[in-house]
Amino acid sequence: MAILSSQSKGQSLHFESADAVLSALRSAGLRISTARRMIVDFLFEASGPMSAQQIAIGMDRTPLDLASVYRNMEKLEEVGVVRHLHAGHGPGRYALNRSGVPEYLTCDRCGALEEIDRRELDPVREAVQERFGYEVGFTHFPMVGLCPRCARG
Amino acid sequence: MAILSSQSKGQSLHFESADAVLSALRSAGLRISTARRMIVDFLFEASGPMSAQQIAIGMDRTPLDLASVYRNMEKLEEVGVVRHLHAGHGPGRYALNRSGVPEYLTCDRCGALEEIDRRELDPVREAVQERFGYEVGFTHFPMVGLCPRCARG
DNA sequence: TTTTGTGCAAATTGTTTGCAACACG
DNA sequence: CGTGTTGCAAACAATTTGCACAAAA
Repeated sequence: MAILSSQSKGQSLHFESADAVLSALRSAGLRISTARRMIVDFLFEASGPMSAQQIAIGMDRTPLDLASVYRNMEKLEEVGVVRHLHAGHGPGRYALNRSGVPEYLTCDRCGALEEIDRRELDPVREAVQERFGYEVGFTHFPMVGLCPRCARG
Repeated sequence: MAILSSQSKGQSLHFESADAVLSALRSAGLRISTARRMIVDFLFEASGPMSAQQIAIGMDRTPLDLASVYRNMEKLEEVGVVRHLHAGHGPGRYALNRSGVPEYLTCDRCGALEEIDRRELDPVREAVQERFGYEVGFTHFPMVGLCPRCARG
């Protein structure tokens, strides 16, 4: 169970290219399979966090087996290259772990996922901490609500 | 294991007795089956929101079938008697719908669920609304984090 | 007796695991 | 070549659905 404050193993990860990620994997002792390479490429070009399903069918040739996707995500996450989150209903979504720890807001109706600079939510985090003693974060479980557009329609 | 660390005694209940709930069901056109009666009784005595599994095995005699639990919850929710929430990982949890709309904080490690007066989180809601335009709430998807105890140990 | 509700089995979705074949290093 | 990886099938957990039978009203 991934805990919010446990990004301990992440050295400051700032990957500018798929190759940079791959060499990070190599030096972490993981092999560079073609599946792995394609996953990293895909995540690099992805518009945001992606479900295992989306990753599986996002490959160039034949879809990757879902089991392989999940196993790869687990490995990549252990190594600190990938991160996942649960945005409301629906499947988990995986993303490359770029510099900084983004937090999110998500829309329960349309599934929109808005990335937010961690500092923007510091006041919220601190207010909750002081008032209730809970250490909350919005990286692994974003706040859920209605996005501006859905709030009207 | 889920601990409700907040009391709700001062708050007026929408329903003050199982009988009140049952007559509400009756006037909504639902029949009062023994299963339904037992579910309502169980939820009335429950310490907090309960999973379908917990409800199923919480019956006096033989456990209720899970399908029946889910179908009942759906009906009861349609009628406004029940509400459910998703607290981090794990199954949904169902509770009687009392007056006022409680919000929650939940611990990702121990599963604790802390009920919070809606007003306490108004500042958070408003800050997010003003800054991002999102209308967030913590009733259906509580904020997730570490409770004070888990934050240390 | 009409209609709703129930148990049981099976389907669905998201995710994990066992295992033999395969391929990176 | 040896071990990490893969695909496939099966197992799981949470939830939903189809159906014949039981039971409220």
